Amino acid sequence: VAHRGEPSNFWIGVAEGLLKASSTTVNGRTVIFAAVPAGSWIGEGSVLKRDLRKYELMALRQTRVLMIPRPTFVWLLDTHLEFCRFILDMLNERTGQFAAMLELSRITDPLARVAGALLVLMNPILYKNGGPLINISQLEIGELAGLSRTSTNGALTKLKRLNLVNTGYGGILVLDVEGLRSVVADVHMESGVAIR
DNA sequence: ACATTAACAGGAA
DNA sequence: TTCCTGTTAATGT
Repeated sequence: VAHRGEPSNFWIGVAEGLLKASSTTVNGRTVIFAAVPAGSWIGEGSVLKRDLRKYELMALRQTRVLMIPRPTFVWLLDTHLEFCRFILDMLNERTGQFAAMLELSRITDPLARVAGALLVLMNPILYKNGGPLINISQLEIGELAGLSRTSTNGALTKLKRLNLVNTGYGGILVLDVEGLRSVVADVHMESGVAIR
């Protein structure tokens, strides 16, 4: 949908489908920063700053995107208070998402990382698409959780044995959101983060 | 110890 | 034919 390094002339919205925002490190490792589900917008940061795109935007499946030209975006911002409010709420929501991701990155336990990555995918997607089925490969879950595919696969197998998820070709079915939360929480307790 | 890399086979799309 | 999953052996931290 968009490449890192391009000028950001459009604000991008997802009408249908799912996008990932990612970048590649000098070592060739891919890192996914955010999943952008239908109903969400992305890229306003670069548009606002007249900056180059900071990450790759890629569709994970059949996706329809809306591209709002920069002048229109700026005009809306300058003339409509409700639009400003919408943008404010959206940025606030994203801050929360990134805080959750940062928290996850401080946890080393792979089971908790994968559980947390699935939770990050759940809250936006669950409500928009009507189902807890996430169309994403295990490789990409690993890129979101910061783990290799081998470790991701191992963690998913454990989560499956705990009856928290079901796995299938090219997708994950989340069965127990609260269960995933407690997996993340338990690790906090063990490492002493929640105590003191 | 535990995670990653590399590789392979089997199956799905 | 290409992509995804599940698994293993070797390697690295």
